[in-house]
Amino acid sequence: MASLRQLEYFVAIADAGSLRQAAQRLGVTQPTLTVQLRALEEVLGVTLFERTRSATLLTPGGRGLMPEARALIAQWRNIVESAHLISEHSHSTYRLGVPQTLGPYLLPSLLPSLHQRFQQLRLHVREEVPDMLLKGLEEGQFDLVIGPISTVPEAVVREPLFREPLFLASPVDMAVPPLADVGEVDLSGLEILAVDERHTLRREVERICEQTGARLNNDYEGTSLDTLRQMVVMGMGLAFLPALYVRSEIHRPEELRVQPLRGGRLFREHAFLYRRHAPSRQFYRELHSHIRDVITRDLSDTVTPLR
Amino acid sequence: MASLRQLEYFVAIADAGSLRQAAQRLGVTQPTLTVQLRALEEVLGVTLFERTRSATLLTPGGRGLMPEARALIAQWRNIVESAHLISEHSHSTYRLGVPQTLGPYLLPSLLPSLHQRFQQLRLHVREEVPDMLLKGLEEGQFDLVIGPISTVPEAVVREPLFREPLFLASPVDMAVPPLADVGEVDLSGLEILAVDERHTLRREVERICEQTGARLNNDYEGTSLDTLRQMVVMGMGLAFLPALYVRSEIHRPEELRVQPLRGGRLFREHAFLYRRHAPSRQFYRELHSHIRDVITRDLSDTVTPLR
DNA sequence: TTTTGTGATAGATTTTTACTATATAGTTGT
DNA sequence: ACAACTATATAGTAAAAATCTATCACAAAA
Repeated sequence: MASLRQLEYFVAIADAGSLRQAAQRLGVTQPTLTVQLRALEEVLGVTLFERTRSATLLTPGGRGLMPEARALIAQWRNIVESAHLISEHSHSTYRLGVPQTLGPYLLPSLLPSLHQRFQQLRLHVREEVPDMLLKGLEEGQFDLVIGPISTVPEAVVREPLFREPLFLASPVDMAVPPLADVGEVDLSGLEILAVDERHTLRREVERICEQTGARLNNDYEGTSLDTLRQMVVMGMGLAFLPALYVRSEIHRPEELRVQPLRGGRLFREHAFLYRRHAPSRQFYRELHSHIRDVITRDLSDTVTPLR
Repeated sequence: MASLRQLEYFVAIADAGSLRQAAQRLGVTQPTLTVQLRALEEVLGVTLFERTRSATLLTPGGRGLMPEARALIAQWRNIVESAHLISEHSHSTYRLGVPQTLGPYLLPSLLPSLHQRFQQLRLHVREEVPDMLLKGLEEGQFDLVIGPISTVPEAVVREPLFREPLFLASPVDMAVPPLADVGEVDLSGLEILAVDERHTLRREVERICEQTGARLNNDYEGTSLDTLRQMVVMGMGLAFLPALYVRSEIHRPEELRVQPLRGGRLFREHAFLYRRHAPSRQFYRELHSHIRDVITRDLSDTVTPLR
């Protein structure tokens, strides 16, 4: 095996045209070059220079390898350089995991501002169900997770982000009691649609159904809030939809009535997660702080920032 | 400065997902990897892995550098591989110097056969005046020289190649005595054209002129045998043209009369030159031997092979 | 709780790299 | 022709780097 240094010696000798001069430029002694050059020739199986007393000439073989040696050194310099850029933590690509019921409605509000603040930051967003989010974070498939995850193991840091209200969605042509001002609500006998049980949202809705006497419908096994909305529009039942979804342009008010429901615990809480010992944890804190600021600034009409 | 080995450790650890496993695959011990990895991280200024007790995960920064590290190692392997190809001397590019009065007429007969014999050999041909050929060879601008060079310093090997007759060229409409069978020829009063004095050919012609009483014309200062031929056709004088030129398709018999001249020393001798201590000298000998064979086989109707 | 598997650390050892001093051989200048 | 100069090569020593052995500390799994 040879070293990068030997390759640097190689090109330096070729450039200088003599071992002595090359040694001087490199700040080493000439015997060093004699020995290291021979070692490199040994590894390559090629005599790189023709040593005459008056000059040191590249052999045809050495001439052929020269450009490749230069390229390798250039590539190495390149690596060091990009490493130094990357050492500024905001200059890397982070893998962010979010649930399907949050990502499409939160991230469009978040990413532009993040990009503004951290120009060189790139987020690789992947959607996943909450359980998998936490597992993926622990196992290293994700660097960061934003989602409705309430308890985490010791090795994971959970920073509260915001509380997102849930709204009761009903068809516009269906008579539903105005619920806004009611403390404890009676929804008994009503059919409720929800996403499948891998989602935290499902569990929240289950709890609400128990409290209010509503009946949870099992006809839909899916993940898409959008599909859920369309099922409501078609009169297949009611649904609880998270505030950021409702706020998003996907929601069409003329098709759907959406009502707040102040009684009970009608919300879900999202947190910002990362591994406690991640080398970038300092940057993650910075990131979290910035995300919280953005949410406070841009979304506090819809959600409640937490800390 | 870091080493290629450290980069190999880097990718091995990433592939294995743990220092221990990587160490096993690499045939070293785990502390070696701990130490070398830290050294690399030091140089790069980037923490490459997040060391948990259960796994060793790439950090976002490490992930970013990974492809470049792989590329560098691949490039290094590539260099070693091409070096081993090049160690077969016939797989390189050699710089061949020839005089303008020989190259265009000899090489077309030589190169195809050379290419046949040494598929991977590449010759970088440059034309130069004879003095510069020898100087260029000594100084390393050429690896090989073929040309009419008779004496060389100790450091250069001169292998005789062939003797090339010179022919007297005259316009078809000019009355010139038939010279073929004459021993000592009288050309007195005739005007002779030749290439400029940097060429060996010029010196040969000067000698012939003295012997035969011809007058050397100084109107043309150039290098091109073709121009010379056209000047003869236009009746500006006679010229001595080398056999390989005459043989080549450039010559047009209907415009020019060409006569052999057996009397006197009417030829030039070409040799094959290389530096005595060139590392490829063994291959040069092989090359010379092959070239001589080709000349004997294909050109002995025109020139006399020497040895 | 014990066992297993992880990386980190310390110190000894081996290997590699570099240096000093000197040899050897062309080249240059007198 | 010969001395002075300059080039690379070599030998031996010193310094630095890489590796190994042995062990620690810690977390996860049994």
